[in-house]
Parts: sequence; structure tokens; C-alpha cells
Amino acid sequence: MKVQVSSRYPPWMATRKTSRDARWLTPDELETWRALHEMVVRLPAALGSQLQNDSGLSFIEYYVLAALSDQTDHTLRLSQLAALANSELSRLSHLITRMEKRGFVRRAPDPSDGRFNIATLTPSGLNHLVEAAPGHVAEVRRLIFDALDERAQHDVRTAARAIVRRVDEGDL
Amino acid sequence: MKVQVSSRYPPWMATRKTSRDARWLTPDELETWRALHEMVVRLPAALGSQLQNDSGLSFIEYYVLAALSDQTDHTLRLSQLAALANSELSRLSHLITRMEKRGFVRRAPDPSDGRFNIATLTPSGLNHLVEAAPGHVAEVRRLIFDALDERAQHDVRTAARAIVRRVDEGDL
DNA sequence: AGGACTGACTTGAAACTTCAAGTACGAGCA
DNA sequence: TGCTCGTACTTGAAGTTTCAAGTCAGTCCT
Repeated sequence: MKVQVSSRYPPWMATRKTSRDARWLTPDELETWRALHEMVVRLPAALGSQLQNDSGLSFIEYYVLAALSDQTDHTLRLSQLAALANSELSRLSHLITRMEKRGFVRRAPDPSDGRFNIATLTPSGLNHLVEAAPGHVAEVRRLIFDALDERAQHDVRTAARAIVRRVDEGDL
Repeated sequence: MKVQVSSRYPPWMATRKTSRDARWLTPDELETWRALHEMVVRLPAALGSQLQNDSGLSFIEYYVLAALSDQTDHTLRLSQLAALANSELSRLSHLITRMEKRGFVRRAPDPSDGRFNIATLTPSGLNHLVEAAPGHVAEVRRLIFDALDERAQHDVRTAARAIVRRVDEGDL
């Protein structure tokens, strides 16, 4: 049974609608925002649940392992990892603690500068990543690349970058 | 300081690369996926933090209030709310419990069918939403609509819908 | 009528994230 | 040399989400 959602302004919006800096969205923008919103919520949920079911890894855990495996020495500073995983440092620190307990990474102070801490991928962590990767990649392909032709893929990339640039401008 | 990430196949991928159903991503696809991934993580984080700072609401709480306010009787079944908020029922139930404590919604059994429960927006909840909306909408506009011209907006909408359709196909 | 069954929701515990301090190292400087 | 400062990280508590049962109302079947 379908729930009705309006594309018109709710009554309580009426008075704001014309005010200078609180411009409401046009019906067309609203539609776009709804589509984007749903994608932004459901795509990570779908990818995360494939990973969780098939490999016992969360989305972010997978990308932490992937980022480490990308380095020739399988090592990164926690702060670098946090940036690559789009995560805050505190969250990452807890996460590394848990992954350390599972034997996927090791933590050590950076020998060249004691302020930093580095995480290193263990063989077992690499192995787990290697097992998880094909299934994850297949899901990325199925959900994204099979759904979009080349032009659409290009458009999405450009748009995503434009939005991220705006987000970056926000937190100076 | 920039961390180097490769756009080539990691060594451990080599043997899988040509195998039938575990096709790795092309460098071009990888770039697109990275851009989309970052957007998908950071856009909700940015919107959520604006809402949290300015109105003490999380992203999902805002959209629960918004969905309720969209109904003429300011009422929805929990399962409908869960679907509209792209959330699982259990999460929504906990969330409604907390919002009930804050006085934003009320919970009651559906008089017409005791299996359902309905949530109703309180005046205080509506008021909170009305206060929060302009700031949130302004942020949506800044991050998305100011960043994309009309064609790009249209492309994004189409692509987002195509991806969501795929996600839907996944969980039959 | 009665019994199995389904779908909607609740609940509690465990896992995870966020928030607010706190600690520690090194840089810059008196 | 010792002081102050900033940055990187850790930690614990509080808040939130997920997971696995459990409850309960109506439906279907006999």
C-alpha cells in the first residue's frame, strides 16, 4: 500500500517560501533530492549488508583494509587512514582496536615520529580482504556500473565531485 | 600531506582479474566509484551535522518529522514511517521511543487494526520541524543545487533512481 | 470454534559511534 | 634548558543501531 507524499509545499512552509535566504525547493528539486537521498541511504546499506553477510566486515572495515593493502608497506598513520576512510579519528581508533583484536591489523607508534601511530595490515587481514573483494566488487558492479551507461557514469562522477567540493568548503 | 592511492590493480588482484564473474573495476570505474563513495559518505554526514548543531535533530529524525508533517492527519503507521525513512522497523521503534520522550511524537495502537501502531506528530514536534527546516533546506541547496546545473541535476536524479532500482532488485 | 501462521511491532543485549576529556610527543621559542 | 603550544591519538561514557528473540492481533484453514 502506497503512502501519499506531497510534492507541494506543506502549509507551514507558506510564509517562508518567499523569504530571502530560506528559499524552499521547487517541486523538481524536491524530486531530485528525494531520489538522491534514497540512493545515498540505500546504496551503502546494500553494500554493507553484502559485506557483512559474506565476509563479516562492515563497509568501513573493508575500506580500511583496502587502504592499507594499497600501500607498498601495508602501513598507514591512523590520521591518514581516517581521512581515506572518511571517518573521524576517534571512530577509527575504536575500530582499529576491534580489528586488532580480530588479528587483521597491528598498531604501533611511528618510529620516525612518536606523535603518530601507524596501523599495519597483517597477513590474516590481507587474506580476509582478498576473500571479501570479489563479492564486494561484484556487488558494486551490479548496483552501479550495470545500472549506468558510460555517459551516466561520467555524469555521476562529475556531480559527486562537485558535491564533495561543496562539503569541503563547508568545513574550513 | 597527500597519501598515494593507486588506480592500478593491487598485486593480489592479478589472478582474479580475468576470472569470469569476479571482474575487477577498470581504472575509470574505480575513479567513479571513489567519487561516488566519498559523496555517499560525506553528504549525509554534512547534512546531519548541520541539523544536529542547529536543531538537535539527526538526519533520520528530521525525515521522520517531515514524513509525519506531510500527512494531513500528521499520522503514519510505524511500518510506513520505516519505509519512508529508509530504516528498519526495529531502529525506527527505538527512535520513536526516544522522540516520544522528547515530546515530538505520540505512539498509539491503530484503532482500525490492532496489529499496527501509529505515530502522531505533536504540536511541539511540528514546531521543532518548522524551526529546523529553513536551515536544513539551505544546506541542501548549498551542497547540491548550487553545485549542479539543471542538466546535472536531472542526470543525478536519473542515475540515483537507476541505482535504487538495482538495490530493490537485490532484496526481493 | 480452534490451531497454526503471518506480519507488525517491541525489547534487551551487544556492537558501534559520538562526544568530551585526557595524554603524549615534538616544534618553536625565551 | 625549560615552557608553552598544537597535533595525533586514546579513552570512557553516553547515545544509537543492529541482531535475535519474543509478543500480539488478525487471518486462514479445518
